[in-house]
Amino acid sequence: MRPGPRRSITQSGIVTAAFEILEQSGFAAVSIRGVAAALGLTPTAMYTYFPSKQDLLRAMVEALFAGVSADATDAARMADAAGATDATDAADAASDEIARERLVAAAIDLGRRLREHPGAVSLVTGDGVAGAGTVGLIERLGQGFVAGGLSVDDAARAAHALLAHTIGQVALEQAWGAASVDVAETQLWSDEPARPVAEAGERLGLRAGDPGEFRASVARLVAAWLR
Amino acid sequence: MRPGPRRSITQSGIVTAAFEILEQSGFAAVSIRGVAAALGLTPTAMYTYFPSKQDLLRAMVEALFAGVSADATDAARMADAAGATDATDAADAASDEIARERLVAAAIDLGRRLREHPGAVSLVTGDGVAGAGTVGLIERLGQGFVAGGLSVDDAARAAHALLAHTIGQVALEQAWGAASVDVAETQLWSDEPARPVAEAGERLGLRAGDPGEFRASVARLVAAWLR
DNA sequence: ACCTGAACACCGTTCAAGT
DNA sequence: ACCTGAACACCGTTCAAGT
Repeated sequence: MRPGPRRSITQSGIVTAAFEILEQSGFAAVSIRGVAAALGLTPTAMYTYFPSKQDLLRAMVEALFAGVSADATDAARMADAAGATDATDAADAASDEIARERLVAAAIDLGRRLREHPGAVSLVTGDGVAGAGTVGLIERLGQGFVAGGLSVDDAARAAHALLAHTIGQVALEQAWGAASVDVAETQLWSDEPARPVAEAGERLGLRAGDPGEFRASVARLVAAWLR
Repeated sequence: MRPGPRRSITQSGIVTAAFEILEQSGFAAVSIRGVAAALGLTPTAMYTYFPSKQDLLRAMVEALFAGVSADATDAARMADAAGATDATDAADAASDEIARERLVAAAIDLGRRLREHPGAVSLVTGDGVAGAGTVGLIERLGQGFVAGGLSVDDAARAAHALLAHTIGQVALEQAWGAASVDVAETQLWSDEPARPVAEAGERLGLRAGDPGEFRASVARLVAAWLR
């Protein structure tokens, strides 16, 4: 056997430990010192594996994005089950439908991953955290749009829009946080709500990230690009 | 005169000082200690005005969002100049066009504000930073969609989508940061780019936040909801 | 009400030194 | 190459005390 590192610690092991801390204690708790302690290391030893904290965060974003696949076999199966008619001409429509479902499923998967760990949005919206993993995700989403019939340029636009939309939606949910802002500051002299739209948003669960509403908004965005 | 505070410092004065630091040194530099020093105060004195750092950040978000108006007289003027025909029947189409332009202008204005200060995205995507200002912005955007003919519920959905889209777009731009990721890791044995969509995104300026592309994506989203 | 000074429990990062 | 220990220049927040 080759002489491995003195201790059985790897970059990906550190990333895994960092995700555990993120999940349990939030973004602010993801510190060089904290991760080192969780691994039984001295803070300075961390710099053997990552030259800076930003590089660790970047690696975490890479890992988070790498898992989002735009090939959703489930979605394809759903589209099949939904049942293309026996007409051979329906092939195009069916493949469009599959492309649509794959893209929606990818965005929902990404949303789920971001909501999984508290503060993962802060991770993803950090300065200069995008890397090869982000490039790969955009490529996969874009290929989905190409499969839906878009040109490469439009697919790039659509992929960026879908990614931004998903990150923004979850970011907005987290921005509301636990703090329940009083939207219902209805005037006493009136039965009309002072802020009807904002109240509707709260009632519909847009703030809290209602899954059905999220899916619908993603589907609308995808449709806006594919048609 | 009433006996004012011992020193001429107000909450909004602190917020202003905090924005100056944000603009000059980025989000990480916006600290209780740093803002206090800029005002000639002791860090502990800050707690007279804001009970915690999060409250200061919340106040900053409020200020940032409060300035985004969905009534764009400029946009209305543009629509007028663009020239409704003399037919009286064109009134509806013209007012739809005005609503559309107002909404696009509001999103562009928000995008501009977010890009103005480095790290403003981190500010806005923070945990629990949304407050009355966010409610107000959603209400104004929503009213724009109502003016475009949407129901209150759909207007709420559209307003949330537009806000999320805008924040997400700028967040994505910042995530790329100065670090230029090599998309062009083209294989030597082939003329075909390895990641055609990602390369297209870079070429089109989607990463860097090209203004024309940003406007187009916002316009597409608005149109997807208004039609 | 507004402010200071000292203190507590944290940060990221560097540097010299050990194996 | 991998790791430790000490140190530097920071954090947010609390507490007792002053006016």
